[in-house]
Amino acid sequence: MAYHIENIKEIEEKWQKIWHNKHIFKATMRKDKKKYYVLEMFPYPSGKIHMGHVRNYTIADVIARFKMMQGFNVLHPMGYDAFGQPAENAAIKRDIDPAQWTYACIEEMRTGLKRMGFSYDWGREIATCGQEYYKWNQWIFLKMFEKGLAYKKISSVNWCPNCETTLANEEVIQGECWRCKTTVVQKDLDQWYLKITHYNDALLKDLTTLSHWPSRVKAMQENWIGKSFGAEIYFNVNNSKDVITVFTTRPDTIFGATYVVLAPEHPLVEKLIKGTLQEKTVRAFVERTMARPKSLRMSGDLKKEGMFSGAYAINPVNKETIPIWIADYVLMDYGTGAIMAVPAHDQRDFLFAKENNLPMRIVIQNPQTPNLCVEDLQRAYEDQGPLVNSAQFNGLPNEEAKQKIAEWMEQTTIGKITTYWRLRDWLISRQRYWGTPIPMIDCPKCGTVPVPEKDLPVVLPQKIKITGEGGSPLKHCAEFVNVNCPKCKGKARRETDTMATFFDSSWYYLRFCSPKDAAKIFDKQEAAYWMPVDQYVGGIEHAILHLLYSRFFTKFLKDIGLVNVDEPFVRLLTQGMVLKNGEVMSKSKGNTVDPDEIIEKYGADVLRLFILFAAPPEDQLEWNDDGLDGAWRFLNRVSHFTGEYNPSLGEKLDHAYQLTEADKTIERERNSMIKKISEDFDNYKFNTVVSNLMILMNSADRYRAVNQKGTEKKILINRTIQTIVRLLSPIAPHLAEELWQTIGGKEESIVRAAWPTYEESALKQDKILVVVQVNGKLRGKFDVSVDIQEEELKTLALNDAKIQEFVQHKPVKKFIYVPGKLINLVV
RNA sequence: GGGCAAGUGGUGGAAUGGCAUACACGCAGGACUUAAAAUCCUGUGGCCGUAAGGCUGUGAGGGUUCGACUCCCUCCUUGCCCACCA
Repeated sequence: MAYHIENIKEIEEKWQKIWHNKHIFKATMRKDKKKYYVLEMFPYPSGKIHMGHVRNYTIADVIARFKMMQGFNVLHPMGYDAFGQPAENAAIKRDIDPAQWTYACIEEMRTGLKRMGFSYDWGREIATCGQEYYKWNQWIFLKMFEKGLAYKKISSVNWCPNCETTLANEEVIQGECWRCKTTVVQKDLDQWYLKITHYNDALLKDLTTLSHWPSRVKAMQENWIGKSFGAEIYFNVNNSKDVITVFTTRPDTIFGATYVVLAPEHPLVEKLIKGTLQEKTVRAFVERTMARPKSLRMSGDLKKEGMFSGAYAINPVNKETIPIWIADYVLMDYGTGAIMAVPAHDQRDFLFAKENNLPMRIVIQNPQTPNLCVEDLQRAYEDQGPLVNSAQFNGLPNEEAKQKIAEWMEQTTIGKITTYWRLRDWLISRQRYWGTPIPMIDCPKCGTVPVPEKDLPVVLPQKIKITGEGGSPLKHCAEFVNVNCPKCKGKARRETDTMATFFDSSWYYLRFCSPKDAAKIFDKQEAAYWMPVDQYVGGIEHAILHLLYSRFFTKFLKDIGLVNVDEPFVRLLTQGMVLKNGEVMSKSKGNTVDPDEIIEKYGADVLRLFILFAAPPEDQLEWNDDGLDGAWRFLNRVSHFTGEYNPSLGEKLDHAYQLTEADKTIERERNSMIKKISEDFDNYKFNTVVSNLMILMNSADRYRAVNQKGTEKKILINRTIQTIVRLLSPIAPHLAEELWQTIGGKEESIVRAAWPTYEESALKQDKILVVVQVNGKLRGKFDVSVDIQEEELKTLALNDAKIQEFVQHKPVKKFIYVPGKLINLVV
């Protein structure tokens, strides 16, 4: 059937229906077949799908269909990450139920996905906001609580006093609440944490096993986990029994420590300033600093502010009395919340010391400019060099001194070699409605009591008034809050915070293995068969949080015996963004292109083909309407060419038939393209898959135009058509199905047809093109027999008039011969 | 400040040590048509030349090599991520 603008919709809808009715993509565990699990990061259902989704899911779909045709048992599921703030915001703004809003969005999204013809096993669709899903969030939470990996801690968070809710760092705009513009403050709240730091080492170490992950994602995770080697050093407070423990990665500079700095939140601060002259001013400074939102305080090149505490400490290596300062540039949540300041060798300390007239001492000499003195320093010297002013360590290269001094401090008990991690435990409490209720009960007698497993799920109540004010909406829902304590049966209150939505997405890939299981979180056998995910496809924006949390959950679930893999995702592909006019497509910029409109005009296959052709999957993609026409033209050419198929002839040649030159050429190109294209599919180079298909199509057209007639030619055209249609099918599946059927494909779907194979013998050429260079410059080309000898070729080249012109009787110093490719005469 | 990625025609891009610009878009010319659309054919990096042809050319500079878009060094630009991390 011809592929015309009038019937694209008809063809695409027809095949989508057939795929659905015949359960073409239904995945079942089969021990006799090799499995392949393809997964894309499931979407947040905000309404229509956008181009970013289209690109992400098209890439994954091509991989899934390619693997299916190669005979793998493919699992390719889809679902919705359906809890989260946008639903709540919609509820506040438009006074509709978040559940109703979310399910309407899911409906819209599903329609969009189906129109793209993706090969999902729709029987496995999940939505995280359904209680049959979030019940298992609660179950995991209880398991973690049991193992001591979920715990409650008071911590300081961004708080909007007007909205009475916590705010994520991203919701604080220049120190103000993004919604009501009230100044945001820091507030101590009792919050639930997950002890991801329990897996510090494993999360870091196992990154090295992920050889099919992009190195930048691994680098980002490594950075985020942030392991640093160094030492803890104990500074006694002068005239006191208190000790300040500092952490440093530069124990080699300890002799240059001229003051100590504490974070304003440091527990010793209050004790140190008590009764001093500056008590009041320092306390005011501390309170002022702590009231500032963390995001603001941590932002870059803010001027460092600090004050002298009035107290002194003793540098343990030289017994010097040095002042203790309190400054905002020291953070309580890294290291010990206290530092030794070495202004001569740390730029931040240098600036702070200059500002506050604090002493400096050089302890590392610059080998380029020896005899450097403090007065000459324009900035801190942070490079390598030998130690000076460092007692018995003088002269030692500082890199070596790091270890030596740390060991010496450990021996003399003034310090300890330690490792610090940047990774913090994960705060999951949210004072929000649209999320999974944390299954805990606060009992005045028994304390914090977990909800018994048999009482799960703790159902999120429906029809709650959400105003965006007055704190957590669940707090005002009496029938939810009031509960009997599971232990003492007395009156108690439920936890009203819900879980951060990253919790939901940290294990959904496991639920996909047996999504309908009502009795268990997932079936162990199914998970053992399908896991790990062989190919994960998604955006780079999840490089850290989502991927790290998922790795954490997998490790935990392995520890409790539910899965048998250490890592959830074997391969990771991060697709590039879709740009228009050089900018990321976004609603706020108003430069979006609606996939629906493109499908309406050209069909899904054209959209799929264009998006794959326009750029390699990992690169940014510049949207170009004209490119669509090119994709459209190509599919039309394939479609028209298929009209040449002659069903009465098949594909087998009479073996008595002698192939002509033209016959050999088309056969060689067909076979070599099967090879090339299959390799490109394997390496996810879909843009060159498309261009190679175009080249094969061009060759086929040229072959057909050659003035040569007969059955044999038609048979070879039949072969070529069969090949093109199958190679094209992962990319343009609707058209391929339609064409496959018209050319006599017997399978119920082309995904059941075998992937084309090639014959090595057909790739051989009789004649090859050899390039001739003189001194590395291209001077000629020879069409020669494939088995020409080196000497023969040399003579041929030297006798060529044009080559002689460049050689000009100069002696040939060197003769380079690359068999089958090139010769280079060096004169 | 640290880390990572990238830089090739008018445009998207191809080539990972061996013919730079495949494939496509765009543009120009032509065929078909009363005309248009569609389709098909031809041309298309820059400079010199009527032409044959020559020179030059992959962000800049240097190096390795018979030969470099590709490998090494220095620098520039852009993008992304992290960051008062001790």
